[in-house]
Amino acid sequence: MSSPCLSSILTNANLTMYQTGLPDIPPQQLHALPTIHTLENRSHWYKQISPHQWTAEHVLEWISDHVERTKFDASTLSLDFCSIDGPNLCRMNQEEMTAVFGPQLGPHLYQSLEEYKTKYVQRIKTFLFSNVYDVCSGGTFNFMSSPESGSSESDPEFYPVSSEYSGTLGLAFWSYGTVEVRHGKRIRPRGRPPKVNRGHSSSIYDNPKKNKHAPRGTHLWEFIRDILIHPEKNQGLMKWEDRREGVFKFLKSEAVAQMWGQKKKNTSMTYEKLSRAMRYYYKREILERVDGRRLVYKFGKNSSGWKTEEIGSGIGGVSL
DNA sequence: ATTACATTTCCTGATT
DNA sequence: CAATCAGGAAATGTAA
Repeated sequence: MSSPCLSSILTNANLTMYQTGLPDIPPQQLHALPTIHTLENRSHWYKQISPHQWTAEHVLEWISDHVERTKFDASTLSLDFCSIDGPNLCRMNQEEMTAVFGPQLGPHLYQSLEEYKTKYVQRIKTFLFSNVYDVCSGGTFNFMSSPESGSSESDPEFYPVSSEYSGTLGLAFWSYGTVEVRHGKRIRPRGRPPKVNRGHSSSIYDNPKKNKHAPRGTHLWEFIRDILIHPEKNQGLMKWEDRREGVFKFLKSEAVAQMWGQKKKNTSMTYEKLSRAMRYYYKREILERVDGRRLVYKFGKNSSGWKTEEIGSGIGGVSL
């Protein structure tokens, strides 16, 4: 019945916390974070906690949720999965998942589980971001990138924004799996740090070498670009007007809009709305204006990944 | 909690 | 006339 301490929660989320001279955050201060002990009586509450904490019953509830939603015929399932609990479930890879749940439901469940894991990590991030500072008696902290980078605060290569923002920046490094909490002297500026001077000074956000796993391109212009450069997946939706210059045209505008909507889980997407987003790209020079020609656009200097050379040499696109 | 960013939504008016 | 293009303004969702 003991409440989990912060480090155990981080462990559940596959995160590690390095501490320098700080006590762990008292368990009673962690009430804002739902745990297995606080949500027992709600239905579907498994959604609130880490899949690593699910019991066999919660796994069952999760599965039946999916069976219901996908109208899958559950009678064809073997009953092997009845005894799988959270930790074991999380240990399964896609193949094992498919072996147990079949080729239709398996991959579905696998993807769903990944989403729940990610969601939980996000939840912890948000929790810590809003609570850690207050929890430890008025102290302020800086989240640092890694234990070994001693004076990283003064390293402009590493920290592209003012050091006041090191707290927030450090959180960005959570994707690397580690975070260090240590005493800081400054007041944390509130809110998201503004985007810094793009251009010559390098940044973890725009340097693909340092930003090892940059977030996968989810932007509209990248979506459009990917349709264009994958003719096999492109069922006559778009075509190049001038491959070299990056001029392209929508052939089935509404169909593309529907696909975009599908990607963003938005069934009401239309070309009308998609095109408004496209027009916003002119100012940012991701697209260039092509006037007089309906449904025709042109990639601008702030877009990338569409030139034949770029594709060949495997250079990743810069996401803005 | 608070902010930045990238759309999304809606709309009025102009063109094709 | 229908489909697009142009942007302004405000709303939204998500991530930092």
